[in-house]
Amino acid sequence: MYTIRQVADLTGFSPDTLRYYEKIGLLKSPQRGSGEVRMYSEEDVRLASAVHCLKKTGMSLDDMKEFIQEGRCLADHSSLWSDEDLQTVSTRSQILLKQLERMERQRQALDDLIKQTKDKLGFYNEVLKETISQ
Amino acid sequence: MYTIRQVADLTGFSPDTLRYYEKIGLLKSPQRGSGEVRMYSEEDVRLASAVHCLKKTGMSLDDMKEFIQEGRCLADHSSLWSDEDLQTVSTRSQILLKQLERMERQRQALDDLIKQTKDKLGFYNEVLKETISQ
DNA sequence: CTAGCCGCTGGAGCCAGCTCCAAGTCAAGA
DNA sequence: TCTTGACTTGGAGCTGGCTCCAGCGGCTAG
Repeated sequence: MYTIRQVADLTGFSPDTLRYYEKIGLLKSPQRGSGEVRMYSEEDVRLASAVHCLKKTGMSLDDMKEFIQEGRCLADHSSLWSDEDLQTVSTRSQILLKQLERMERQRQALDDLIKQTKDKLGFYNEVLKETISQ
Repeated sequence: MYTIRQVADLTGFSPDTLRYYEKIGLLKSPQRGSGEVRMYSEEDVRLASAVHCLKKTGMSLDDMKEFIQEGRCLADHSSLWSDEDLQTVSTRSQILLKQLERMERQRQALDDLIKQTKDKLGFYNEVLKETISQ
C-alpha cells in the first residue's frame, strides 16, 4: 500500500492532482487507513500510471474517464475477461481508434513542419555559402 | 488585401481569435484601412496559416511566439535579406536547428505512443476475434 | 436618410485543469 | 508532553486560450 505522496512520486502527478482526479471521478477513491489517510493499492497505482500515459497523448480528462470506466485495467493482457468486459471492448476499441487518428493527424502536422523547417535550414545554409563565396 | 473575416475563413481562426493573437503579440498588427479596419497582406495570411498549422501540433501560444519571432523561420524564401539579416543568419540557423531537434524528439514520443496504441488496439481486436470464434 | 452589416475596442465571462490555502486531525520522535 | 510533519477537507484562485458582449463608427442598399 502506498501513501498519496508515494503515488505522486511514482506517477508524476502531484498529490493535489491525484485528489482532484478522484474528485472528478477519473480515479476511484482508494482505501483509507487510520485517520482517513488514503492508501493506494498496486492496482490503483497502475491505473494512475495508465492515466499519466494517456495524458501524455493529449487525451482530455473526460475522454479518459469514459475510457477507464468502460473497463477496469489497461495493463494486464493476461487477465481473465468477464462478460461485462467483453461487452465494452468494442467501445474502448473505438475510443482508442479515435485517439489514434488524432495522434496520426498530429504527427502529419509535425512532419510537415519538420520538412518546412529543414527546407528553411537548407535555404539559410545556401545564403551563408553564397555570402562566404562572394 | 484581406479583411479579418476573409482571413478567418482562410485560416480557420475566428476574427476574435485573430484579434486575440494580435493582442498577445503572436501576430503583428496588420495595416489599417479607412475607419481603422484591419487589412491583412498575403504575408500576414501566410503567417496566420502557419500559426494554425503549428497550433494543430499542440504547440503553446508562447512557444509559437518565440518560434516565430526569434527565427522568422516561416517567412518567405524569396524575401530580400538586409545586412542585419545576413549577420544573424547563422544565429537563426542554430535556433532553427534547436527547434528541429525539439520537434524530432516530439515526433519520436508521438511515434512511441502511436505504436503503443496500435498494440493495444491489436490486442482488443484479438480478444474480439477469439470471442466470436468460440 | 436610415437600416443592416460589418468592424472596432475594452472588458467580462467561460471552460479545463490544476494549484494553493486555511484550518483541522493524527502519529511518531525528542 | 510538545513539536513536527504528513495528511485531510472545502473552497478560492490561477493560467491558458479563447469567446462573447455593449456600445460605438462607417459603408452601402433601398
